[in-house]
Amino acid sequence: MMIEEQSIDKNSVIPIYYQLAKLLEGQILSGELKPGEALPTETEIAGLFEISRMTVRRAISELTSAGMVHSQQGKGTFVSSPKLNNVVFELNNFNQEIKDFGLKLSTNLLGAHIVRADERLLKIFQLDNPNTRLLYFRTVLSAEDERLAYERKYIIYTKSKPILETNLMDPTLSGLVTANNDVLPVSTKKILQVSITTKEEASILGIGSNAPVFVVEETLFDLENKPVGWSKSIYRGDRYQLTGYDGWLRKDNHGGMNLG
Amino acid sequence: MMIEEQSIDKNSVIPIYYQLAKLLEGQILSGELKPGEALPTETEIAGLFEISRMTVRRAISELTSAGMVHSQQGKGTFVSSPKLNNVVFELNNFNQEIKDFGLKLSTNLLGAHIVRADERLLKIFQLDNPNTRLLYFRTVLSAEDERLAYERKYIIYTKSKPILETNLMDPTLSGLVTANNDVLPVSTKKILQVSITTKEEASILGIGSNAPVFVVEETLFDLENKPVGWSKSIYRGDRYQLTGYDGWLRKDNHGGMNLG
DNA sequence: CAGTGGTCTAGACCACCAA
DNA sequence: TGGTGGTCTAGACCACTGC
Repeated sequence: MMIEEQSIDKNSVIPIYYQLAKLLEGQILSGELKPGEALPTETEIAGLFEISRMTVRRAISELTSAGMVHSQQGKGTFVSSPKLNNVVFELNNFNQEIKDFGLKLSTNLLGAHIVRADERLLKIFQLDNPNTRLLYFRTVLSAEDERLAYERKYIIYTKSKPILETNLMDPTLSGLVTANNDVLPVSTKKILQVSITTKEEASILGIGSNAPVFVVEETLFDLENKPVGWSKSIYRGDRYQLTGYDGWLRKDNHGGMNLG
Repeated sequence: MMIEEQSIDKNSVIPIYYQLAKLLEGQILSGELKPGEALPTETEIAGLFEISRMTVRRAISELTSAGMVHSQQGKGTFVSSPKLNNVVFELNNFNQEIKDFGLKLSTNLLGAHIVRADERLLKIFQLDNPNTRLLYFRTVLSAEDERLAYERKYIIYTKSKPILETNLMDPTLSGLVTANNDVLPVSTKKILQVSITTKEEASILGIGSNAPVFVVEETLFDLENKPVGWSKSIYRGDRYQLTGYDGWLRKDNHGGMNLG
């Protein structure tokens, strides 16, 4: 595994560890270093480039984070096999890509009410008192006058903070909670399912009944891990898709979306 | 921002940087350190615990990776606001969770053929030669005799490697490619959509027509970023769901699935 | 046992920021 | 200008691996 020594400039503004990481990454991506093969030892690399071993370790840790190599104490550092089975989908590509595409995204408030928690909501919010009151929002998300999503959101009602008109336009559940509550949501759980529209949902979205949609249930939690917000949203299946990548990714891999 | 000095044991087998990271994480999760607040400077922390600044930096880098703090050169290190808008869904939870649940997962080969690339496939594989031949596999995934998913996979055909019976049972596209090809798939792209079953799909899965399903299109790429495999799979909407988390997560947050 | 990666130190110099 | 985080060094000792 020859490594061209020229490629590192100690006086560059680019950190040495970064240069070295990119150099090693290049060796792997070009096939010079194949999965399963060992990198030179940290001491060897340090000697080759006349740099400190700590700097070498910093470079290797970059590659480890990227999943391209893995180290084993007492044995060495080895090129990993690309993992292709853990593709992750980022849900927020959705609206972000629509904005990036230059389309105007608007939120339409269908209604905001104070409701008493029914059995389902008591369970979701892990509450005992059936008199607990919740704020209930119904909104429709549109791009260029085309309705794309229908969202139903519940948050715990506290009188301490008044509800401001501007808050209601915040399309995110966490935005609503922080605006109308003193608690800080610190974690969230989302469940993604598929379904078909009911008559009511179809009419709200202006599409046909039994049309395929994404269903996203979100639960927001505070520092004590107690639910402080819950929402159920549906996204039109003919307008939304999730894209995900995995493996040894080049930067130019991404891009592109379908707005149909 | 008081930090109890007792909590670090320099002689413990647990690394100092890890102890310190957990200590700071505890301060943040308990609310002692709130979003926006500054941590003590690295030199201060090093002095407090009489440890090296590099060790402090290692601890902080752990928290930075976890998204709990962020550093600004020349200013300091600050507690971040939890990011709740980038939930990621891991697709492979699917079959993994079914296995974890103790159910037997089986793959049924409906057919394996050599086909000539049509226009759609030529475009997908970025090929010019219309005589290019591809291997085409159709499989059904079942758990405990219930059919869950229907997969159609195409890989580039090379005579060099014979197709073995055992290879055909490998349910993953990358498994098929590596088994029947000399190229190494290094990256993958997946597109997740929703749809409803056609008559043919419904009959293969043993469910009704127009039932909601996940549609996953996967493209595998080699080192030169050329497509070497492509598949289109459908997953029953009443049996599959994706779960994702974001924010400041405690380990005990996860778990649980719906196999209906 | 020798060789590997994992941790840690006590310095150093730098780029950046705010006053 | 003084204080911050960012980088880098030249050591040290350790735990683990395989012979």
